[in-house]
Amino acid sequence: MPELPEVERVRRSLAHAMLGATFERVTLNRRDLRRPFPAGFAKRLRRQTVSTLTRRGKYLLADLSSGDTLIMHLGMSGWFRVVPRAELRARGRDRDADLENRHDHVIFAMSSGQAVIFNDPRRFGMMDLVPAAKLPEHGSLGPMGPEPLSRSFDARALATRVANRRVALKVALLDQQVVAGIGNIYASEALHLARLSPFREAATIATAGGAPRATAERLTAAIKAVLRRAIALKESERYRDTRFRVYDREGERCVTPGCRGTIARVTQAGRSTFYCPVCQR
DNA sequence: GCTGTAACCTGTCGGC
DNA sequence: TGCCGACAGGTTACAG
Repeated sequence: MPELPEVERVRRSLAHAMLGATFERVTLNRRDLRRPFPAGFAKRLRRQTVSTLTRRGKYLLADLSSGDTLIMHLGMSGWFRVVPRAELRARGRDRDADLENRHDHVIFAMSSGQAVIFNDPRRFGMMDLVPAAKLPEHGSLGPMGPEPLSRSFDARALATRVANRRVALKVALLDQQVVAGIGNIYASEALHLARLSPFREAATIATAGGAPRATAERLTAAIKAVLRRAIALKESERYRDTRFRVYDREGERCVTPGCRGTIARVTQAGRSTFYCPVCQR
């Protein structure tokens, strides 16, 4: 499930194929993903050069020579792979490959000699193309909260955004307008590292005036720590070793030093929350 | 305005 | 072995 660390890894893996390269051919194998592709999507991309490839929350953003920005979201099951264009042509004649790749919805043939392929079985992903100047008005990107690994994200920023929010803290962390890029896994992980209950009212980490309490400091530090660790693991190709603190560990012993609790699982806002009932308060 | 819920979608897994 | 239902989760629309 792509959250910020996974999207960041995808961004880095696409850079060598896309950065400074031109879209020579764009193939859409269907008319929509979660939403229809914008009108003239393939035509508007053709012959455009990618000047920057950045990430905002869980979104990938490619700035183009036309002044447009290509917005890409992986949704639940989306991923990109990069293959040499020659290999793509060979596989195009292979029936087994057709079956295997039946969820390849978008193919970018780049001037770098690479083909960038978007595969998304559940089709919760999306792509959009908007003028860069209109990004602040974009429905999803505009109101998005701060980048959790940026300097602008600190305890005060977090406290300000959850002040007056009566929802559970875990649910608030999933709100991309509170902090960008956190999903179900890292919300549980950060709360466990900060030893904060996922059920506590979000506003309790701030004073009535919106100033941060010590709990906001702990949570901010924990969010940064779990995300940095995940990015480092993926970067070092040790991501298969990723062992979450609580996620998907129901019934196992809590890893907090000195805690004898057992990881529990509940449903909040339709999502699984994993936590330790003993050390998370 | 805020909150909770359902829907979108398909691969996987457990139960029968 | 094969079928069926439950479940996973990011985002959005809608209802309360």
